[in-house]
Amino acid sequence: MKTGISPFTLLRRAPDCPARCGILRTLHGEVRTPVFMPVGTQATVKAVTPENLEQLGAQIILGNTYHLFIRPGHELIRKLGGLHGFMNWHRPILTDSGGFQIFSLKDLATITEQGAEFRSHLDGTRLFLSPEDAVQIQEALGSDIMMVLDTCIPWPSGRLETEKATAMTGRWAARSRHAQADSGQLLFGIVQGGMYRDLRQRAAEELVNIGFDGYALGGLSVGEPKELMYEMTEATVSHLPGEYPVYLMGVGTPEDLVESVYRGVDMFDCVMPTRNARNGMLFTSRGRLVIKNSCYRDDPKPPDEQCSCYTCRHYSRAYLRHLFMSKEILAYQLNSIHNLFYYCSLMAEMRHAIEQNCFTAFRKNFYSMRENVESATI
RNA sequence: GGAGGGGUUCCCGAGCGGCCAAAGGGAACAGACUGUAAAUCUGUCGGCGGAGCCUUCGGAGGUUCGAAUCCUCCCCCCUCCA
Repeated sequence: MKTGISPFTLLRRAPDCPARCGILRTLHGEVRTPVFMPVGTQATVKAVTPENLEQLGAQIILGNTYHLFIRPGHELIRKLGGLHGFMNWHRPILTDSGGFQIFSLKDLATITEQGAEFRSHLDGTRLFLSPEDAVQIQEALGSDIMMVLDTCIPWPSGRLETEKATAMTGRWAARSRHAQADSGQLLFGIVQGGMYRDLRQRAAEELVNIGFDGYALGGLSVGEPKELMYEMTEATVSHLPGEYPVYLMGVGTPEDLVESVYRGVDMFDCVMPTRNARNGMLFTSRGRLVIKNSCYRDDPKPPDEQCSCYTCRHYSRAYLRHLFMSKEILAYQLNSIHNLFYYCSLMAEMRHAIEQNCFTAFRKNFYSMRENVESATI
């Protein structure tokens, strides 16, 4: 929305760190932050139904501009009720712009000032995505939060290269804001700047000058050491206006979420809970559990004895291992439900801790739960 | 009874004198996975701490400097004919 009014209401700030909780208002309702957004690239969070998502506590999910643009096409989705009607999800949706695909499909993409030219990863068709196109496609998709098209810089990258790419992302951001119609959809800018604190700062200031409904941190968790990622997060957040939501894109592990909330981030998305679920790895309050490992062959315990998700309430590790080893479809569904529940619950716990002014204690406890356990004896 | 084909490392299956501890699958075991080209990818996969050595290609002999590969006999399996 081009109103200049923040869609975000800050409810509480931690007394001893930048952690905070709040409410983000969108066309499809409010989102309590800090929040984790399951990734549903192709108008589906892989292996789970929208009903599953509601039950496990997902407040908002992602969709992807590039993928939905090439298949089935944004005009088709517009006709069939927008993304919400098309996929039967009636809570908020954030759509990524395709910027990450410029990065992950770099061998198929060519970047110019005008935009990104792709050869479709499906059939090689040449297609073009400009910042304006990305906004218009997301308007057709009807997402609640749109992301500007950006260029994600790999790690490591030299300063000059980073500076150039970041400057162009800034110009693309201005064009995106300008291209936006008055639909009520929110538009977030994306701070790049690689691993250079001053470039991050400059990028943040440029975006704030343009004025967005929220600010995202892009180009992190691209292979750099964790400490560097946390340092860049800190450095960037400190230059963003506190009354707007802050979104750390593509992150991360449960530890990353805790560390980033601790540093003032409000929103996250990551394929990790869903992808790793499909690859036989479950997140638990005591650490990671690789359900395909032979030690769970006859283990009657649920994946996480502390967890109250549908999977943990009904199924044993032995059964889940059997399903996974047999490549049964249900394995992917039950594992995904568990991991997403774990992520969403972790965020709920963090919100609660911030509201109760005890986030620092929460963070300490989060780690002590893990330190007490050897992965083999989870 | 006659004619032909075959028995290979957990399974399927290639190899048909040296480059073979033996291709390639599968299974199994382990690892990776961070804005999803991902129900994907990588590694290990006879034994012994390694260079190396030892045991292995239905069984027993033999030929050869050298055999999973050639010869003899034996044991199983399959197809066709009677």
